[in-house]
Amino acid sequence: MKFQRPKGTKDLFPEERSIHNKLVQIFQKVTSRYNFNEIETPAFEHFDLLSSKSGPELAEQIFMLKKRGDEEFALRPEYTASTARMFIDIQKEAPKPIKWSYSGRLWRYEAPQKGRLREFYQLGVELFGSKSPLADAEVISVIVDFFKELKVTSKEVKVKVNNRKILQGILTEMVGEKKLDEALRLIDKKKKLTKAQFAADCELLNIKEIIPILEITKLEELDGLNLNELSTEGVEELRKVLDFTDNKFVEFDVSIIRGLGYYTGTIFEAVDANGKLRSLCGGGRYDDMIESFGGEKCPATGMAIGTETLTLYLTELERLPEVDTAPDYFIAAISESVLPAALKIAKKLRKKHSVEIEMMKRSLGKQLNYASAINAKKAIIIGEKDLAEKKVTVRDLESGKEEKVKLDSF
RNA sequence: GUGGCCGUAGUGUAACGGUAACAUGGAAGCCUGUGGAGCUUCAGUCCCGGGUUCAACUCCCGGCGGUCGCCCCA
Repeated sequence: MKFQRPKGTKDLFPEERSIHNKLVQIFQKVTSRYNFNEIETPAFEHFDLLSSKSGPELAEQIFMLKKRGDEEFALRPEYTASTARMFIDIQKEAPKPIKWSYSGRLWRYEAPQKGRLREFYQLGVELFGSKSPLADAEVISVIVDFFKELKVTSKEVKVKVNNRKILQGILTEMVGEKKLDEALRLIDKKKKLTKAQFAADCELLNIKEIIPILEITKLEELDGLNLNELSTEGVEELRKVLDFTDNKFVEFDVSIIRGLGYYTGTIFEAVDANGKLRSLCGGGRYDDMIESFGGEKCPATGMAIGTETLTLYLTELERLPEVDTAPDYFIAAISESVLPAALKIAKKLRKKHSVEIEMMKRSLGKQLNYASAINAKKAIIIGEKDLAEKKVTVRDLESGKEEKVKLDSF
């Protein structure tokens, strides 16, 4: 019986896992500079927690666990709900703001496609307690610094920022609150439609005045419009976010909507310059969630980076972090009688180095062949003749140069 | 949820309505203390189920999986 990997999952072999670890490590380095402290949440939660902030369509995509008694559990499809739950536990006594980071696996029951799996990995941060645009800017700066640390340039990746309030204000004036979601959904789809189709759909919804507004690329151009209070507030917040972040990487994009989720103000996503891949990360402000989860009203902002698309893009850019899974030493034992001596040397070397020892009883030729196949840097050849003189041979596997080394020098 | 394409040793490929081969990788020998080459040997394959047929890896249907889209994307 041969088993197949479950749909939408991925096995990581040492090289891939090692690259992944490096990405996580770099992320942790960046977040700790901003004093985001790492947390972890359960991989599964009560279904109600995970589904409460989403519509029926998203609830469909939650991985359910088999029902136990009356309790319904599901695998987390994101971190935000869990961290919000966690935050509420300590909300009263904790000094604000609270800044947390995380990295871990998430699950969504969806059809896999490029950059999207059923089990995937996200790196993220959440910031609770500050309503200042500075908080959003700090979250965005983590993204920018992370890309810089990966040697990705502002020509290759952009963080596109918008503020929910701007379009919300404008569209509410045009169509009222009832049709707001529908209008936002259409604008979110704009890139996938032709100009004519989009214009026709706008006509249907009675929002064709929005078309020229969506062409705007500079924040100042919005100032000329006669905006309502909500929109003006959004513009002011956005202006500050842009002021506080790296203007090479971060730019205003009025068409960024980010679904119809829980976002209330600043929203952003990082995209590859060609726009070929799905977004590299996303986030924004969600000032209503804590209260709706039973906490006291509290502003919050955060973001998450998916490693799948990131890895695809870094591969394309040939900018994957370098990793080395090869051992420093391979210990070749010519006969079984030298194994005790071989193990002694291995034990000493392993205090500082990665060491592999022969365990296949192969001929010396085969052993060296293997050592070079796994890219070992040096081989230590242990045989009875040398051992009688308390020596071993150390061979540099790249140059082929050898020297006799005394046993007690290890 | 849905559409297109795809599914043969670990990997990459080939052939064929009569149960499969080549390359590479693996183990081993030539070579009982010196690798990356060569030669030789060994192990290893038709995704699963049903149908058609004397006979199915091959044709048909379904499933599973891969891949790229659509819906959606917290």
